Amino acid sequence: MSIENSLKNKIIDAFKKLNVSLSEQDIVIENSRSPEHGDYATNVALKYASRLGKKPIELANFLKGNLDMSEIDHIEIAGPGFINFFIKNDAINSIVKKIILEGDKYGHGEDKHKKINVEFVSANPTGDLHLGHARCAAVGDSICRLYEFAGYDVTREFYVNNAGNQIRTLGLSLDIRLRQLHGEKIELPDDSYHANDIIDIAKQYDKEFGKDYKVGDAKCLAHLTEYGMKAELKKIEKDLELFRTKFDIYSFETDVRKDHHVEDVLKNKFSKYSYIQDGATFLRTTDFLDDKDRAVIKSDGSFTYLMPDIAYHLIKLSRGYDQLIDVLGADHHGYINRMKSALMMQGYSKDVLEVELVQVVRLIKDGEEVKMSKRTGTGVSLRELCEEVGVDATRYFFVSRAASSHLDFDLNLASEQSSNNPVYYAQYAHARISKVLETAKDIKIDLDAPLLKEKKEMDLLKLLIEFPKLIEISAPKRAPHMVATYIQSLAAAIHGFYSECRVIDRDHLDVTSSRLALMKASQIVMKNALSVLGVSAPDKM
RNA sequence: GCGCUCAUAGCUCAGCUGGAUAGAGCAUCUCCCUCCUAAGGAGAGGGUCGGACGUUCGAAUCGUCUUGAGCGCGCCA
Repeated sequence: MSIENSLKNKIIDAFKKLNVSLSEQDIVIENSRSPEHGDYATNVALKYASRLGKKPIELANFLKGNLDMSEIDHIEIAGPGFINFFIKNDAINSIVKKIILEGDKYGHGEDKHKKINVEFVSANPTGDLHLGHARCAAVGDSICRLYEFAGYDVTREFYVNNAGNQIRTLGLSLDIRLRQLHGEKIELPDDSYHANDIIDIAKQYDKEFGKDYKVGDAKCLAHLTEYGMKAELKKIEKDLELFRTKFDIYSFETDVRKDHHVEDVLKNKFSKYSYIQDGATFLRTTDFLDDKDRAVIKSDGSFTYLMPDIAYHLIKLSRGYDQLIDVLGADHHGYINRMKSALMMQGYSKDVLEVELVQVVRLIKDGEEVKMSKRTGTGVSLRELCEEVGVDATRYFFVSRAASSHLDFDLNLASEQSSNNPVYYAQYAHARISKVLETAKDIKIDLDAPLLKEKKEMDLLKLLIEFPKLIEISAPKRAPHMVATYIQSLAAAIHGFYSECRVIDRDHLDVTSSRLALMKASQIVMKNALSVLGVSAPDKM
């Protein structure tokens, strides 16, 4: 049991003597910020005093006198009625052994028996992944890793919108590029895709099928379009893999339309909520969360994007997930309530789908914003980012801030291999430990680490203790940036300890053994934390 | 006009279910390698937490109003 839970139980027991029964959720134990407030503090006396007709100080003193004191060195009452706990060193030191024994499982949550589907990136296969996709990939994948580490069962899913206008545009762009290759004097229209990769694909296609291509032939165009879509998707997949992001399932909009009879879904499941106006079919989403009813069939008889998307979400739910999560660019926020409304029409709770909005990224180079555009081909792609600043730094930068925050991605800072770069700061802490452990590999490590008592040692220990709680809190919030923040303070604590406390001292092997254990434990936690973000933990730098 | 997201140090941002003196990095300024990686450490300066009111013993955090920014409000996806 963690020290925190142990304290809670002691408090619960003490309250029983007042005939008050509390549960763990009723009690807040927090890490004290300043040392004079002890190691942990609670506000229970402030919170429950008035309910018991007592003064907070009075209640605090009663609790102090009625607590089981094992693990506790002493207790102080402070301020308006805070109870500050000063924990015995050996109770704190015991975390070292636990961490070393658990290894890469330390911090891993218990099995939650919850199946979660996370859909992210879901870029149209019409070109390279750009900056926005890159952040979505980093955030989405880190959310998945965080959920997994916290004990959830996660499926990563990519939805390929391959039935809409954008694919048509892709086909037409390829068609024109192909004809240009054949010497035709023809201009690429403004609303086509101008990126160079379209030319590359056209060239490739030309090599394989060029001589059979008939301009104006619908079948040829369809073949070219399909070829282009597959080529684009393959590139996307490859880039994502480079970015350490692998999807379990790729779902295609064409399959949703073909295999799942979207018409029938609409007719059988949504007739109660649909109506026809001006020749188009609308869904009465305003009965639920939406501020406007949404068209699902256009007056020309074709579906809007929404209806297949609804069908797709129902398909996902039918696979038995407890929770669907969509990671979307912030400009899609208008979409949330219509999808939730549609799911509610089928009796689902509005919370069955959670949407994580990812704010835009500004790329900054030499103090100026680098504009990007997929269409003109001048933009910075995920692949270029990985090549220029590396996967570790890119991933770390994207998740180091809350997804809801706008992010300035400083290209100079991210690619800088120096102390200024927070990624290297953290990785360096890990590498330093590796070196120390390597140098001292002949010295026995004392798992009980009884001789840790310096301030820097205690600061580090307390951070190590916090890690499992951090995972439990940040996972349901889908907040990998909390892990990034933690990593920074952990790295600072490691560096601080390293500078102040000489680890290897062959004249004092008992202290050395304790400190080596602390190093080992710190290394494990740093590595586990970095892996939640998909960032490597190098042994050498 | 309606809705969503946001507003914290010069800049970029943390701040967990409300807690005791609001934190970090960058930038600026001081110090510290005969010693395990100086890609490091110690320290200084820098704040009306956009504003107002309210709830509370207690508010950056919760509520209402207000100001400003970004985005969305298609029979596009």
